[in-house]
Amino acid sequence: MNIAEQLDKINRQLTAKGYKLTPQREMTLEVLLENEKDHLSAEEVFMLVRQRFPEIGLATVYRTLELLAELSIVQKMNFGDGVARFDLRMDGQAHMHHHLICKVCGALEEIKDDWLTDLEQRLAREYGFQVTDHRLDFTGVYQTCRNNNEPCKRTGKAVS
Amino acid sequence: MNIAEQLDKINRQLTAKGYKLTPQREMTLEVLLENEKDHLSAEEVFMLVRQRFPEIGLATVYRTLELLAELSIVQKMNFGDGVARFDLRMDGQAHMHHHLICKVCGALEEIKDDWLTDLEQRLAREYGFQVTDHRLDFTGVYQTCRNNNEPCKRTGKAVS
DNA sequence: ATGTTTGCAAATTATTTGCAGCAAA
DNA sequence: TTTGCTGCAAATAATTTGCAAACAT
Repeated sequence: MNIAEQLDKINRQLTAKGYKLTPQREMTLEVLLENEKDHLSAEEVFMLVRQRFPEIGLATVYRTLELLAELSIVQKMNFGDGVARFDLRMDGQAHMHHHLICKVCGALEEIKDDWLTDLEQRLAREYGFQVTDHRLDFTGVYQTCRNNNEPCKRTGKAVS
Repeated sequence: MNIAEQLDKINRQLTAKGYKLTPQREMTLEVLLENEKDHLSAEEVFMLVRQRFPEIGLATVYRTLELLAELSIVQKMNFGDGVARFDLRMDGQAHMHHHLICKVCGALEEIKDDWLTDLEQRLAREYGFQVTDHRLDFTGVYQTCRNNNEPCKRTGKAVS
C-alpha cells in the first residue's frame, strides 16, 4: 500500500467520524508515513511538516497527533526521555511492535513479530483479563556495541 | 526482609557509591517501602514524605528519586499520563514486574512472574542483543469490568 | 577546608488552552 | 450560519537548575 492509498484510507476513517482531512492534517500524516520507522516527537513532526507547510502552528500538530491517537491511527508512546513519541499504526493492528533499546549506541530497533499471543491467552485464562494492547521494550546492549566499549554517541552515557 | 533491614541495605549501597543517607532520603525511602505496591509520582511521594518531614522541598524529592533511579534502587516509569512514576526494585532484580492496566476501572495490577526469559535468549541468539532489562505492560479489560460496562471511576473515560 | 546536600525561587520544557478569524458543510 | 479547524499567544504542569546556607567528613 503506497502513501496515497494510505492517506486515502485514513481520510475515510476521519470522515467516518466526522473529521476533515485538512491540508495541515494531510501534511502531518505524510510526514508520519514517510518516517514510519522512526518514533518522532511532536516537535520533530512539527519541524518536518513545517518544511512543506511553513504556516503550520505547533499547537495544530499537537492537536492533530492527539486526534490521530484518539482514533488509534497513531500510537502515542513514552520512552522515558520526557517527550511523547508517535508511531503510525497501519491496518488497525491490534498490537504494537516491540523495541530493542541499546544502551551503548542508543539505537531503537523495531521487532515486528508478535511474541505474546501465548501470554495473552494465559492472562485471559488465569487472570480473567482480556488484552487489547501491549507494550514490550527490551533494554540492553548489542554484542557489537559491547565490543567497542565506548559511551553512547547520542547521550554520552557510559555503558552500565 | 523488614523495612529497617531494607533501609540498611540501601544505606550500604549509597555509602558504597559515596552518597549519604540523609534524613530526607531516609524518609523518602520509607515512603517508597511502605507503598511498594503503588506506583507513586514524585508529587505523591513529596506529599507523603511531607507528612513526617514538613521541611522537605519538592526539588529534594525529585533529586532523591533521580539518584535512586541512577543507582537502580528505584525504577522510573511512564504510563503515558504525563507523570513519571517510581517503584522500588528490591534485591537488585534484573527485571521489572509486568503490568495489567484495565481500561475500565483503571486498576494497575502487578504480575511478578518473569515470562520473558525465553524471548530474551532468543534475542541474544537471533539479534545479538543482550537484554539487561525489559518492560511489559498489557492494556485491556477485566472480564468483571466488562460486565458492568461503565466508564472508569478515575479517568471518566468510557470503555473502548 | 572541602565537598555534599538542602530549600527556595526562578528557569526550562513539553503540552494545553483561550480566542478571534477563517473555511467548509 | 453553524460548526470545525487554525495560528498565535498565554497558561499550565512537570521537572530542573542556580544559589547561598547548612551539614558532614
